[in-house]
Amino acid sequence: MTTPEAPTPPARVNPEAWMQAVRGAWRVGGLRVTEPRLRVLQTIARYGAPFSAEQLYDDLSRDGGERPGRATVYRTLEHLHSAGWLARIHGGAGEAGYVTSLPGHVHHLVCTSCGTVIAFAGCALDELVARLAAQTDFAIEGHLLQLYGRCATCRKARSHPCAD
Amino acid sequence: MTTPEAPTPPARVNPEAWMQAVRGAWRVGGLRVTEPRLRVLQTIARYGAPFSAEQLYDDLSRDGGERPGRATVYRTLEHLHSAGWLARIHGGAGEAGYVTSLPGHVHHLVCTSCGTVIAFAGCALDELVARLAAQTDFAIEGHLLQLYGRCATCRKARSHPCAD
DNA sequence: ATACCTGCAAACAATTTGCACAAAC
DNA sequence: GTTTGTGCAAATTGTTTGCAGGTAT
Repeated sequence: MTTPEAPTPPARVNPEAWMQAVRGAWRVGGLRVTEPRLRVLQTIARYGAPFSAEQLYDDLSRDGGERPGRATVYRTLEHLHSAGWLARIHGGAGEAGYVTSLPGHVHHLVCTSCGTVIAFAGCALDELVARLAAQTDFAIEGHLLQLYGRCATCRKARSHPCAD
Repeated sequence: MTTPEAPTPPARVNPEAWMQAVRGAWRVGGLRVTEPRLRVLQTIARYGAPFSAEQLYDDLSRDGGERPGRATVYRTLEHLHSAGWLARIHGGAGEAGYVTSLPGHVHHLVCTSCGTVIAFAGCALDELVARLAAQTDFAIEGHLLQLYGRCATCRKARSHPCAD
């Protein structure tokens, strides 16, 4: 009981599954599944590291075909983020950026070298929260937790990033 | 041993002590203690909640006397932040902002109602880190942890913030 | 005296908005 | 056919930079 089991094992988000899940959520939520939005989704799904809105917009230009306008890109990011399909990473490798995520209480472990992100649940902060609540008389309601380190691949290759 | 003791108890940063400490650090570090910088320091010390660069610049105008230029404000913030005298808060009450802090490994508990910030050490993440390292083969080197909740004052006054 | 610091104003970067037109249900 | 989404371009907002002159040590 000192080491709670994680409900799901730490893992990268599967891009294909993620896209399907988002499309499903859009349908159910009454959001229209349009070409521009799908393009955004597809380009996001290809990232292996945190990305910025700016970068996404630029990359969409390069992916051939018509690229969605800035407004659409920003608005789609907004949807995805507020619904929990994207999480924000602060510090670490991607100094600040979005990563694909799944709705719910999840945290992220980021490789500071290549930007690979592993999602995990089970943050085991209960004792800390209880102690702080007692010491400070706060009613603690939430938290932000992100871990940084170097993934196996990046550690083996002394300094060659493993992401492309 | 299941509940490690915090090296120092959770507490607000004392504005006076903070200002003195920063001045000392500036001296020792060879940074000049100038009027504009002192004004910035003083205005920051008065905040009881996370603040933004923008807000600081505006407030400096109102504090009477000559206010430092934008460049000075931003450059001073940069110094203070990189030396650990300011920490960044993400999410919670101050959607994003700086708070006075002390150099070293510290985390923050933020009141989502009034923005009061409590600093604490002893994040008790060792077990979690060990588990994740084993499961993911990452070498985990650092983390970001911030907690959000409502302070005693804000909880008592159903919805009246306790900060001014 | 001589670094270092400051203010200004312009450059830059990032994000938001209004609105006419187009597409989805 | 109505509602929702899109693209554009301009407006905002936030931050950085170059440089001539000023100031702390």
